Amino acid sequence: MPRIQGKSKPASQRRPREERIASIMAAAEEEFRGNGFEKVSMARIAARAQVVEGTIYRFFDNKHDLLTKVIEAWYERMLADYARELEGFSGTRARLHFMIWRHLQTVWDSPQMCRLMFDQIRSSPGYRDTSVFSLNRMYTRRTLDIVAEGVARGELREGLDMGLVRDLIYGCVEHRTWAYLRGEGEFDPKQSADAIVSLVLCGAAAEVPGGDLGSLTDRLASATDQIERLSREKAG
Amino acid sequence: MPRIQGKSKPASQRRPREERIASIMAAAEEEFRGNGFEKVSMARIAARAQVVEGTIYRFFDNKHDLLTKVIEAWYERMLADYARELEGFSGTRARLHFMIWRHLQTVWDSPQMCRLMFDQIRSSPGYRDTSVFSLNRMYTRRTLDIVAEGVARGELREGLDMGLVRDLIYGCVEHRTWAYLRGEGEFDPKQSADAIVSLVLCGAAAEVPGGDLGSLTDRLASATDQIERLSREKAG
DNA sequence: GCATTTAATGAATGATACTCATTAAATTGG
DNA sequence: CCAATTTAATGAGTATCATTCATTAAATGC
Repeated sequence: MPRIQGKSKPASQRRPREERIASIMAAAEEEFRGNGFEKVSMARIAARAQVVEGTIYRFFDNKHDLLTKVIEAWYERMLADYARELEGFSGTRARLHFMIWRHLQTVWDSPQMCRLMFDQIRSSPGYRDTSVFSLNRMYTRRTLDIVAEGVARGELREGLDMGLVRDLIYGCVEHRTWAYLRGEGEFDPKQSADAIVSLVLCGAAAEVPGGDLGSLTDRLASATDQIERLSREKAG
Repeated sequence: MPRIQGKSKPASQRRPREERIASIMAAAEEEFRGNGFEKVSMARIAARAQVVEGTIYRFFDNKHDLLTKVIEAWYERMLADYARELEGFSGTRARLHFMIWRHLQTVWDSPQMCRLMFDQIRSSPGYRDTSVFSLNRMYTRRTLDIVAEGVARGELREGLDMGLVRDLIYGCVEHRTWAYLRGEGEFDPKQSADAIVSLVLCGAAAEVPGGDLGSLTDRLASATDQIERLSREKAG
């Protein structure tokens, strides 16, 4: 069908590209933050950014792409300092604790953004191509580096399935923050981090820190045997 | 505006209520299973059920309600036998293993249904009013009963935060099945269940599983006494 | 067998993501 | 500095759906 178009108004003014993108993303972030993904219409975002709907599509492929870019920007801003902050901690437990606490604290600070990320970004088909994905990989890689280092130092058990340890930690974190993310509960980042580290470590840590309880038990048993024999000999 | 309606065809035939609901739900399940929530239109479901769109709304409030009822039915069918199957296992470890394995196996058997449940049902506002929610509560309650029993028997550490143990187990399970659910990886339910139980238990279990650290301590104390006596006698 | 209730119909409605012909502002190049 | 060309912005469409409702006939009650 032929498309008969009416008159179109002039392109009133032309703001610089970067400024325009920034204002669209700012408007989108505010809207998405406050109302979630589905409830927000492109018309609202356009109105808030003082732009017409069509203009958004010049810079973003579609609504989901817009959200993805918004979340990416937020995530990059946030993760920027993590690596440096981590430097301040030494020891497997302290470093693991920091990673877990930092994660929990982020959820606590920005539940709406995290929810968008969990519900909309992370389970979308193109997720693996987003920068959020690679940032997340970096982040969990860092966690597993700490675990590997712990193993090397003898603080953690050998032969740990790294993938499973990652699933254990971040799965636990996610479930712990579940209710809070949905406005149905609270949690304390510090307290939760303590508890999670303890629970995970007692699984991951070698039974007796720095040692092998198995062989120790063997030595102790044999030593005791000898002492008892000596004692009996003395008495006998 | 007044609504001027054209002619409407007769209500050709009237199938029994239950049969009609069943055919709608069956059609919806097939469609949702194969195409996810958003991609499926009510028109397609109606066509497959040999019903007109409006008819669906006589039995279901809206598209999401239809999905919820479909998932509820599936979930009820599935969980029906769990309690009985669990009876076959005794011992904390074996029973926990069964619960985790059963969960993993379900995901493995019906990834599409699980995905719908995770993405669409579990994070919807009305989730707490669904029967899926109460069934899930029952299910995790059962898991925590096993943990509590383990504590009572002295097999698991005292003072465990039950909520955290639940988050640890089910969070880990969910993350482990993440890729598989999205068609991006595999996992072995049995193997994963073994690994998860081990990792979780070594955290939750008393330091030496089943072993008698107590009697070892007793022997050590008495041996020390003897050493000291020997030492004194030798010196004296 | 007539009157009333209830189920089924399918055509409207409204919301909304996304497109595109039109127009004017920038930019280029002579 | 001005004409030709490129590019951005516009807003009126279009397409797709979930959802509604006046209409009609089948059941049911009397």
